[in-house]
Parts: sequence; structure tokens; C-alpha cells
Amino acid sequence: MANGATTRMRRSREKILAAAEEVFLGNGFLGANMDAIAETAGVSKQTVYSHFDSKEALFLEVIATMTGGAAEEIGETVEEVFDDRAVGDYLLNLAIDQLEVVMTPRLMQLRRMVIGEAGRFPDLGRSLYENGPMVSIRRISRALAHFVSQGQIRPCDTERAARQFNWMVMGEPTNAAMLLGDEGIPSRRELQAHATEAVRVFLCAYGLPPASEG
Amino acid sequence: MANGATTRMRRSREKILAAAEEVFLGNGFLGANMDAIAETAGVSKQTVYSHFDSKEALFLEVIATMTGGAAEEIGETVEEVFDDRAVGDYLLNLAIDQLEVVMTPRLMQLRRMVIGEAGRFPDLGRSLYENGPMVSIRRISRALAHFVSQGQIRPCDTERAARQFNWMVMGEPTNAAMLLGDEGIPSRRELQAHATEAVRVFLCAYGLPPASEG
DNA sequence: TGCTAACTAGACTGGACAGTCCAGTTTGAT
DNA sequence: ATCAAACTGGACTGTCCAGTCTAGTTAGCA
Repeated sequence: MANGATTRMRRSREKILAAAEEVFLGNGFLGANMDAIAETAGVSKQTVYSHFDSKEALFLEVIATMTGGAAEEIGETVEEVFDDRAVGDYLLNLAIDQLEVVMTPRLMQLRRMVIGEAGRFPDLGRSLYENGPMVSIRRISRALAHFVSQGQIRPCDTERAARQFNWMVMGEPTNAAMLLGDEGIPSRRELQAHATEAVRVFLCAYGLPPASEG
Repeated sequence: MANGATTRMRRSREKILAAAEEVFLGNGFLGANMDAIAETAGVSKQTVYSHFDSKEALFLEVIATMTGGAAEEIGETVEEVFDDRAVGDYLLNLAIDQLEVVMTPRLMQLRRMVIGEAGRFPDLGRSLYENGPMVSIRRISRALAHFVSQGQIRPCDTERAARQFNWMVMGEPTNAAMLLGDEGIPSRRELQAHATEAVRVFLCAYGLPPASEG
């Protein structure tokens, strides 16, 4: 093959990216140290610079890779098919899936760092917002439109309702994790209880008024 | 007076704190520069160090001052008296007041910075959380208890309901501002619409089932 | 096996910056 | 007017670190 070199290069590149992720997540952009990245990667500093032009370029690449990876993962996990399930079941499932994919130390730390660097790298924040919340909201909106057409929830501005639902689910856990660190990340059990409550409240506002309430 | 020196010292101290706030908010802890702070304050570097032991001490003081000030401001703005107003009016008012106090560029930047430095200074995050969301939630919880006893909303776990209401109101705008920068801060008009919707949804879940619905 | 691109080790440059030192000046209370 | 505390300015130290350079080594492909 013509990419014999590529083999070696890819290995190095991946080691460097993994090391850079670790070092940047642990120290932020300014606090991170290129020598430390090289050492963590088990690679010489020169090799780092032969793969990436500068600290900034490496940083941007790390963030882009992580952001893209996370978006992909959410897309894979959350099912897009509604068939004829009950709204409540579907929304609860979606909420729990979303929480469990997003509320991990690694992604929360990515988010903290992007927020902290918002002044220096404004594009990162926008990108994370578009790859995260906006994608979720659009998916929820599509689902709600389906359930409206099925007559399972009231006609409404589905985009607005989707935004409300999304933040009812994600708002509290995300904010807690941002300020409280990884210990602020709720347990699986707490997340499920939280999701259940969010769905309940949402359906009170948007579900059909039940003919007979038990 | 015995505090002749104190006069001069207080002036310096305040100039330094103001300058430090500006420089830290604009650059983060590591990105900030003590020479720049001294220059912005119109004060010699030595004076800065005669007031504060180190960059870190100055940073912590700035954050503490801002956090405390913000908490105070919210406390003053939001009324704690419920008298016999309708729940909806009270909650809407509270939501709008809270949003308008919190959703300012200065406080959002404080929050971004504290989040970004969560690894280096974990206490700051906890402090901000306790002086911000937790205080709000407790106040909302007290209000809800009042309205339950008034028979204006259903009996419920008021602390949980308060958390839900708080994040229904604050979740979306806060997260948008964190990732999108100051342009992500909604306008006054948008905040009001958002608050109105949050109250509506909340009351669907927790308000009394109306005897006659129009 | 031999060739070349990729890699290593580590010394080095230049700039930034926290914190100190010092010799002299200003200021405000008495 | 006096005097001590507060302040000035700017030079200085030591450290850290991004990025470069060099001379030699290794690994994959033909």
C-alpha cells in the first residue's frame, strides 16, 4: 500500500490526540503544556509539532473531535422511530437516553472547558451548542409533531414545546454538573427520577386532557 | 479620625478590585496579568501586592465580592411577601425579576469563568451554586408552601416543585448564554415570553384543576 | 535489503509574567 | 508644619513554556 507511512503517522496522531484530550481537559488551554502532552503521548515534542502546527491547532482539533464524537454517539443511542408507542414512553426513553449519554465526566468537562474558553474561542461554544442542544431539540420537535398528528398531544408550537422539554430535562443536571464538578453529576437513579418528573409535568401541559382521570 | 490611612487604602483597594474584575473577567485567571491589573487600576504593582498577597488571593477576593454582591442584589429585587396575590402573578413576577438580575453580561461572564476554573478552584463553583440557584430555590419553595396552604396549588413536594420551576425558568437562557456568549443572552422581551410560558406549564402541572376551563 | 519518511532526545531561543526590591515621593491626620 | 504610612516607578530575578533546531535512529514498504 502507498500509505505505509500513514500507518505510523496515524498511530502517532491518535496517541497525541488522546494525550492532548487528557491534558487539555485537566488543565484548560492556557494551563496545558505541550511538553506534558508529548510525554503523555509517549512521543517526542517534535512529532507533536509535525502533526499539528501549534498548540491552538491541536486544541481546536481535540475539541472538534470530541464534539463530533459526542454528537454521533447521541444520534446512535436515541431512536428516531416513533411507531405507535405512547408519548409518555417515548419521551421518557428519550430523556433518559439523552441524560445518560451527556452526563458523563468527560463530556461535562468538555463543556466546562468550552465555556471557560468562550472568550478566547467563541466558535467552539457555538459549535457545541449546535451539535448538542440544537440537534436534540430538532429531534424532539419532530417527535412532537408526530405525536400531535397522532392525536396524542395537543396541537402546539412543537419547536417551542421541544425547547421546553429539552431544558426541563437537561437544565438542572447540566447546571449542577457545571458548577459542582463531577460530584454534581446525578446518579443514574436520580437521573431517571428526574426524567420521569419532567415528562409528567410536560404532559400535564401538552398532553390531552384525559377523559377519565384515575 | 484614626483611619486617615484607611481612606487612601480603601480608595486603592477599590480601584484594584474594579480593575481586577475587569481583567479577570476578560481573560480568565491564567490569562490575566498583574501588570495589566495595576495599570488598569492606575496604581503601582507594589500597591497591588501590598493589598493582596498574590494573584490567587486577589482572584478569590474578586469572585467572592461579585458572588456576594449578586446574591444581595437578587435578595433585594425579589419580594418575599406573598400577601394574597394569585400564584400565577407572583411566579411570573419572580421569574422575570430573577431573569433580569441574573442574565447580565457581567454575571454570565462570572459564571463562565467560575465554570472554566472549576478544576483549579472547586470551591468557587460550590459557592456560586449555593449563593445562586440554591437561594432561589429555597425562596421559591417557601412561596409554594404558602400557596399550597392558601389552596392555590396542589399539595406537593414543594422543594422538588421549586427546583423544577427554577430550572424551567433559568435553564434555557443560562445555557444559551454560557455557550453562545453575550449574544446568547435573550432580550428583555424574549425573557418575558419565556417566563410566561414557564409559569403556564408549571401551573398546568401544579395548579388546581380549574372547575370551568375556557 | 535498502531507502526514505517518520521519529527521538534534548539543547536552545525568546518572550511572558509572578513576585521582589529599593530609593524616592505623596498624602492625610494631628 | 510634621511625620509615618501609603504609594510610585521601574529595574530585577527566576521560572515557565511555545516553538525551533540538529544530529542521529527506527520502521515500514518495495
